[in-house]
Amino acid sequence: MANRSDTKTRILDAAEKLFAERGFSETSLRLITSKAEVNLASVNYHFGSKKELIRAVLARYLDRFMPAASDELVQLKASSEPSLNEIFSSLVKPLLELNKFKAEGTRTFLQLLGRGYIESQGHLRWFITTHYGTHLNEFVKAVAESAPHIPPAEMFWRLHFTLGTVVFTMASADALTEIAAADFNEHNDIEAVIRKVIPYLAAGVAVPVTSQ
Amino acid sequence: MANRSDTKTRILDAAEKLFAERGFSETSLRLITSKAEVNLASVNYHFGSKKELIRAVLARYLDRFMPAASDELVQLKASSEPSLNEIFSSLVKPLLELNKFKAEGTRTFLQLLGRGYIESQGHLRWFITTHYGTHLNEFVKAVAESAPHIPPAEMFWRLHFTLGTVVFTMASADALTEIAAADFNEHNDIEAVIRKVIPYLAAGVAVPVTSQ
DNA sequence: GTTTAATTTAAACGCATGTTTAAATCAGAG
DNA sequence: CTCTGATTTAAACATGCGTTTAAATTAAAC
Repeated sequence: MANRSDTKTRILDAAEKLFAERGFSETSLRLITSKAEVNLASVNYHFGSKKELIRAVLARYLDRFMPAASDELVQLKASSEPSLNEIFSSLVKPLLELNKFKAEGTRTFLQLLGRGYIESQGHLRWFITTHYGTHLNEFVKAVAESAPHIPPAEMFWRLHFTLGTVVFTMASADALTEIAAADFNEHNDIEAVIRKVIPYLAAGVAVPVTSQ
Repeated sequence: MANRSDTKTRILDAAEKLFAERGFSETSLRLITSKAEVNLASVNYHFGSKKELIRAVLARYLDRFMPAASDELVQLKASSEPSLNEIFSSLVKPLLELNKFKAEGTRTFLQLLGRGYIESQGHLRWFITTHYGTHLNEFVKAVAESAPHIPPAEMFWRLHFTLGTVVFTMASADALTEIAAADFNEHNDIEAVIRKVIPYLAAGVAVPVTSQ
């Protein structure tokens, strides 16, 4: 194949689709390069290793999403004391903006995040927290302030429950939307799923702590 | 190594621990057989294949848990119209009973379920639904009856959100309890985590559907 | 004790993986 | 055109995987 300056992009595009669909370790470099119509060795030439390719795929989305999400949050807090629903909902626009960057960008990004948290051998978790930890902390702080009746330790657990919901839902979003279409004739796109999950999460995070 | 009639059990014990910790496809038969101190080929001799070993590992827990959970549910519905909280709470006793069968049995079982749910290449989903589908349907039906204001399609999604929460929480329960102990001086066992998550789940599942 | 079936063992098979190599090809500068 | 550095290419490498094989060993029946 002739020299082509977009080899890196072709690899990233093919990789992100396959990673989102089947997970990282279940996707071989040979499958990626055959879909991208590039040579097998070009992955190692351009990215060094499979791990670095995974990070590059995620970074392409995180570099767009994280600053946008932070901006939305700043804007939201400037005008009012936002509710939990508003805080979660402030993520919707930055998420949907990813569809302008790439077709199915929102779904791909969320699925990649889910795969990353589930499969994480540590290198991804480290990569995300060291590169985007500041943005994450801002978000956690805003959530805590919006539900002051929840003690910090309880909030810690509930935010991780929330993370679990999001991650699992997105990792299996394709299968679930298929089942929903077959069983209930409900045809959901990724935005519909996002808008379904937000009230569920907000209710759980804010529910009063029972002593019992 | 001498002939030993408990080879099957040694394999199951080693396999369930490793499967729960690292997932199915990330756990090789060579790792299992070395931890179990049995010959590599004995897995194929006793179980036929890796897939059948996975099913056998899960069946050992499901055969205990599912009937017990069904019994609890029948008992609960006999005396009253149970609330969502009561229905979820009815699972606690069957779950904790698994600790009598094996040390850390509850945690292992929940982690295995989580791994099976994400990694599922179909054979596990098929195995669970064909062998334990009746029990699952009873539970789903009870949940739906306790929240009649939630349409079936919405309930489908919320139950999967719930599954995601449980599965992710249990998969990372070790790390989370450690962090909670360090940051908040909270010392939780698996039962404490289960009792924290139930109100969160019940609130999310039952929250009224907003039209917006 | 001998025979028979079940089990364990070491070795190999076939295949897929990520990575590396060295030659071939390309694009741009002089 | 010629040279140079970047890129692409085909091939091989080393490793790990699930599985199979055939011989060795064990336990039980007679």
